[in-house]
Amino acid sequence: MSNIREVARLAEVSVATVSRALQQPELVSVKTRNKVLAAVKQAGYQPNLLAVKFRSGKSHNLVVLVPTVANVFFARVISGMQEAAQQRRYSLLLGNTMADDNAEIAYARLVQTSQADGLIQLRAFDPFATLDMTTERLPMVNACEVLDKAPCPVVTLDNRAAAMAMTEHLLSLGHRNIAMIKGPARSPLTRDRVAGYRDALDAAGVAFDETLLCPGNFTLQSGHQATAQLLQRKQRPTAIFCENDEMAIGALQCLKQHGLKVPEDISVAGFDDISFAAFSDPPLTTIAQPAEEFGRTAVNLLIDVLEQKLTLLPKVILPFELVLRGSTGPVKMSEPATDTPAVHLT
Amino acid sequence: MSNIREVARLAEVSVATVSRALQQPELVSVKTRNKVLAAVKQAGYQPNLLAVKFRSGKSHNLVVLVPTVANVFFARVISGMQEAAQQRRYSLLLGNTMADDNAEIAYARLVQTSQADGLIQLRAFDPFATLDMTTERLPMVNACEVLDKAPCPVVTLDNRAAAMAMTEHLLSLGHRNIAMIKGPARSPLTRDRVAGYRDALDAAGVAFDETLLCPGNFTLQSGHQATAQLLQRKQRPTAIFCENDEMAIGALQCLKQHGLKVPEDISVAGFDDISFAAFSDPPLTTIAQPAEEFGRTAVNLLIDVLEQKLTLLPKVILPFELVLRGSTGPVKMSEPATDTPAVHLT
DNA sequence: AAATAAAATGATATCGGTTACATTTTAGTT
DNA sequence: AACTAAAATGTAACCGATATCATTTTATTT
Repeated sequence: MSNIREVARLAEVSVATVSRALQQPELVSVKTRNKVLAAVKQAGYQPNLLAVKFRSGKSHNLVVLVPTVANVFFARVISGMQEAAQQRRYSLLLGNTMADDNAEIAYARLVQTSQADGLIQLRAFDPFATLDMTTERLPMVNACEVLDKAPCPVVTLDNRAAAMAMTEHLLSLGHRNIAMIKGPARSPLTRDRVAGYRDALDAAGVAFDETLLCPGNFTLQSGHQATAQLLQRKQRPTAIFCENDEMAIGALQCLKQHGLKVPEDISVAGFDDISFAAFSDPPLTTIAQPAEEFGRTAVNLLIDVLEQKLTLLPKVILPFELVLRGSTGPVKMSEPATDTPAVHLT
Repeated sequence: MSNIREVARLAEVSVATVSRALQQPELVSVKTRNKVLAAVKQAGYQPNLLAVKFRSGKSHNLVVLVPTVANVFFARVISGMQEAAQQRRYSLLLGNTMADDNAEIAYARLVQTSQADGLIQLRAFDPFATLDMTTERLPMVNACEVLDKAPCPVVTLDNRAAAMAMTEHLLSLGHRNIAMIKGPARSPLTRDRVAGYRDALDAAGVAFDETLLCPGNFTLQSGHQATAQLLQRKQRPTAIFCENDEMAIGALQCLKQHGLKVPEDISVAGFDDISFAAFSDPPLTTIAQPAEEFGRTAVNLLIDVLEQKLTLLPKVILPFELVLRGSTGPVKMSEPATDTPAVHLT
């Protein structure tokens, strides 16, 4: 590959002039500039940006830690990141970490070693916290699932309010026996959504029943499995609120296999509004999150930090939307029959 | 950030010794090595890998051009790439190109400018072809949808045979009126799968009907739309073979909305075997592709090329598998009734 | 103890750009 | 024509590591 010296030789000027002709053309006479451009063309010269980055100390790369790229919601987030990064001329280094702390720490080292300028974390874990830092904190933005006391800008959604809104919706349909298929127990996301669920129950004067909370891991399979468990209860719930759409779709299948009709026999709600949610049978009632916007905002915030356009620590809260589709409906009047005398219904 | 000179100063040795103590410890005396390691620790030294990369001329980055990261199949491919790249200590630079030639060419420049060592292309387009190359070809691997005459290693699947296998399956169930929802017309993938479909029809002596081919774009929506069109035909098909699972799931929804039962009234088949395929209603008969393996293989091939472990141009063909689920079934005997006299059925 | 080989360490060029500073050329003024 | 300011260009240091080659130190042999 030809370098700047080669071009300088061809154009019969100094390397500094070549550099200037390309970077600040106004500093170079038209005649020289043309000579240089001709030489660039002749040599097929492409500046070695690795050298530029090294010299400038800026890699113009951002590391993104994604728990699972194969998750549809995160795929949308990444899509938004891509868009914003490209616009601002940064590249994304993708880290598929399977939510493994050590894998994330390994990726965080890319920032420490100047291979990336900053990091976007989509999980409530601070990979820099454990790196023995003699210097100040490295640039980071935390999005989607955020740390309670994040030492960095944050992009999130009011998960508690969203879960409350969904639960209120189910309550308004007459449901009183509402199960929830959660995510991993330690996750703040799970905690907040359970809290919102509880808020709604409390406000409606419905007793909270811990045993209605079923653990899942955000996959179709886990939604199916958890639902199967719920159906073994002597009094089965009249509605299942899943913490994401994948689990809700898993739940739908399980219910179908048990011969239950949704929403006639049981209502199902999801969270995220992935594309498949509108195409399930029945289409899924869910909470829509602006996934791409999460990505765009996170990238823009991080670059703002890097370019010093930001001093304080912003906390961006994106809006959610309750999307009503066919998977939720009024509770069946005969429902409590299993363990309630029919006389109550009169 | 502290650098190697700082460490050398602290350890009271030369920078060369520091470098050696870290890279080839066996060349340095134990005493000196310990002094250096202590200094490294004291200074919180992390080698600037941007400098290392610059010096070595190798970025250890790979560009991946993905038509749509939000596509479930590609998400799995990326997942596999990640895994392989991490193992071999490379990073992935992700380019979400929306199948736009110019966007891909822009990303290809990352390789030209030494920011990445090679490129993986998941589409039948050669972004290097248009770059005026004075030098030899830049390292590239083409996977999933491949160029007919790819000037590089290739990872693919026998799409023609796979489509033929699925069509044969449908034929064996008695279907003679089989529609196909295709991908974009220009794609070799589409061409090969249509060819395989036709192979099977020909072998069975069933006439090929061009009007049964319906264009789609691999999204849920397009599957839905195309199906709606097919249902307007005076003689509606008894089976629909979709070129990917998303479109098949879109088709399922459309059929449901029209009050048609799958597979009793009409059979539906997909391609890819994404996770949702097993959870649709009914579960989707499809062609399983080893998506993660595509990613892993592509990355390993590219790195082999980069590390000169490869001279010839390999063409890896991964296996597919026909996965039979509930969305395909025998053709209804009364089906041809719409435009065939009942007398034929006796 | 001297000679020699082997091991350890140091000085420095190098990668390919950018940029501060020095120098030369051109344009403008009297 | 002489002088000055401005514009254009050149020289060389620099970014942080690696690696070659030279030099010094240590170990081994006689």
